[in-house]
Amino acid sequence: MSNNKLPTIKEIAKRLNVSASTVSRALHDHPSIGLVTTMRVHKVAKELGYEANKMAIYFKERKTYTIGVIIPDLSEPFFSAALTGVEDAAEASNYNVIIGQSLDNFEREKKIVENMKDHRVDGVLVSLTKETSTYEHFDSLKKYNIPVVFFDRVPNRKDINYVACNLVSGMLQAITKLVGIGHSRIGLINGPAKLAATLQRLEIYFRCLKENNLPMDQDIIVSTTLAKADNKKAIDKLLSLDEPPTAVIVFNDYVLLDCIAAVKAAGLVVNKDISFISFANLPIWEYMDSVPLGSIEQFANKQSSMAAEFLFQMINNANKPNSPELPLLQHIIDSEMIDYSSAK
Amino acid sequence: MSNNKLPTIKEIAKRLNVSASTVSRALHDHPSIGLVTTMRVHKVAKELGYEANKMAIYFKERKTYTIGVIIPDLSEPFFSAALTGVEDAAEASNYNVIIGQSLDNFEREKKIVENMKDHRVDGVLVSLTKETSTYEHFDSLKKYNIPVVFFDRVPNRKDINYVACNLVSGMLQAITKLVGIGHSRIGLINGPAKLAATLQRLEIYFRCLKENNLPMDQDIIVSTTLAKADNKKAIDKLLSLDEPPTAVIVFNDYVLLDCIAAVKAAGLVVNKDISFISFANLPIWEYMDSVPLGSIEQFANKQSSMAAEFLFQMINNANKPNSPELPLLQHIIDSEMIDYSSAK
DNA sequence: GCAATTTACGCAAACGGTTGCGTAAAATAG
DNA sequence: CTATTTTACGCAACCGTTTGCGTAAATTGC
Repeated sequence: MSNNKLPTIKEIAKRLNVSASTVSRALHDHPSIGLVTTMRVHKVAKELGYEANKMAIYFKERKTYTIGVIIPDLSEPFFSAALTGVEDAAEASNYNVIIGQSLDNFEREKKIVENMKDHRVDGVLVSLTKETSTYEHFDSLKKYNIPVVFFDRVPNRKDINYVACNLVSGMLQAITKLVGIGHSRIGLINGPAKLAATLQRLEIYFRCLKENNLPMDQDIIVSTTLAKADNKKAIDKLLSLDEPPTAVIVFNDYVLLDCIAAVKAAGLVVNKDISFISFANLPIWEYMDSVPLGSIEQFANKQSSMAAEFLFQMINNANKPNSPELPLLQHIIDSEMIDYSSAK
Repeated sequence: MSNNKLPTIKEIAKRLNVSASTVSRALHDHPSIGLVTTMRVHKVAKELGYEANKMAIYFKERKTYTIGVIIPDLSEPFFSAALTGVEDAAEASNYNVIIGQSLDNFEREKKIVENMKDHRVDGVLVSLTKETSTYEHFDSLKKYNIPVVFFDRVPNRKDINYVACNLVSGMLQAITKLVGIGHSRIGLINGPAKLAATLQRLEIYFRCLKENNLPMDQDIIVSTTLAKADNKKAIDKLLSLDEPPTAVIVFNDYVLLDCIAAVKAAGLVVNKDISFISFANLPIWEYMDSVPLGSIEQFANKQSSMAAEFLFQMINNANKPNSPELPLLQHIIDSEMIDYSSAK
């Protein structure tokens, strides 16, 4: 049980009949302490197995050497990759990482922020809930001098720090590739209207079509709630058109998986009768026999580790008394289409 | 930047010309403080936006309301599911979770334990590194009264708390199923010899063959280093036998993915020319066109949340002065074969 | 009207360490 | 040998909150 108290500085002080401050200084080899005393302190410290209680030090420093990460869902490969990125960066800077899963629930997000504030984390990294549209809960962290950096799912505001991913570059690669191999009728299976990602994909889709001088046709734009049955309905609707698209941009890889199943069920062949481009680049395609021509990678790990690095800069900066304020971090990483066409 | 200090109890005390202790008690509505004073304290507290500094309280309580989770690799769905289980349990108990990825590196594991000790977590959950065979780094946590519960990858020792998974039940279901549909020549693609999981699978394999009165044949037992090329070699070796197995137990789903690719490359058809049973039950099979007959689920989430629940019990128990010691938790969950044969 | 009790609060220690400042003793200078 | 500096250490405050104990004032009892 070793329920006996851990050795403290005071304990050492008592044994040597010196003051706690002397022990503290001796342990740090402070020059103002005599050599003999210093050595005796070290000796006793070793005998007792003394180790400084970091919590006491952190408390006095008003630091915790811990950052919080708020993400929607760990079971999404995207976010677990992001968390790994954070953890790597944190380990390099000797920081700890505490996690909170918002599960795409705004109230949970608020609660997690509250909790992280209570624990006085030194900083917070956030990828927002799909529901989040107000940001007071993050603003309130300013009061505690807790810096916040967002990544991937970021607020639509100018006064914040963030790293996000630009989908245009990947989509442009995708459409250019499709056009290059002869596609001119390119459909879109989009997500539910309430998601920001849905609007975003629609805009980019239009933009990329225009850049390639392709006509727009509302008939080949459908949407899904992301539910399995709905995904199937969406692709089936496209397939049943008089003039179906020969290629389809799909909201994400999960939706695409259902689409591929439906295509097969309809007796068609992926990449022959119809081709796909998707978003997310889940680490599954290399094992599948039916794959999209490409999936658009958004670099979770890169985004989150950049965000983390900057967060550490902010934290360190805040510790130095007269350092100038850091400029806002507003970085956008280019997405990239990962080509699976050769693996067809 | 609101660099002004946060309001403290002392601040309130000063404004009201009372002592800090009075403020503290008033805030807790302690009966020994007069009604007027209590109300005035509350009023000023509200005006100042006072919130107790939990870190100070935690420090005094010698608690952090934080537990540590040490797992090999977050990018493995198994472990991210496990972490989710922990986080859910922790949230319910109002605990925080700090993570550490050992990356299957023993030295990192030691460092993480050290770090968690420094941060005085209230408890630790561990799934061991593949390399870990000594446990002093965990024993050392006893000195700090930090309880440890292992899950899934647990030490081979009697004096520890753990939740693990029994592979026998799943394997038995698997072999029984195979035999039931007419297989009698069932091979094994095992992992590298140095892994405990490898020996374990071999034993279970023998045991289940015996229970089904099947002969053992060394020729249909091969192994892989888990590298992609090696996985292919392993299955190719089995396929090239004069009398290849009609079904194969595969080390895990990752290996199986490569095997399936190799089978296809050889012009054979999964579940016709050869059938598979695998371990892990990755959430991928429902989207694949070639699937194993079943994959053995080890319930990461269930294991980890049970371990977490018990850890919280230990923590709470330690807080109560004269409560009897908790008996060791040594729980084994039955694995289950998840049947994909209907989805063939 | 005086003793006993109750009310309402303050003091100080505690958690475990750090640090500015003060000072006695020792060393050096002249 | 005295004046000055240096050496080596202790005191006490501090971080923010809690809590056991002590006590003056107010209330009650008789």
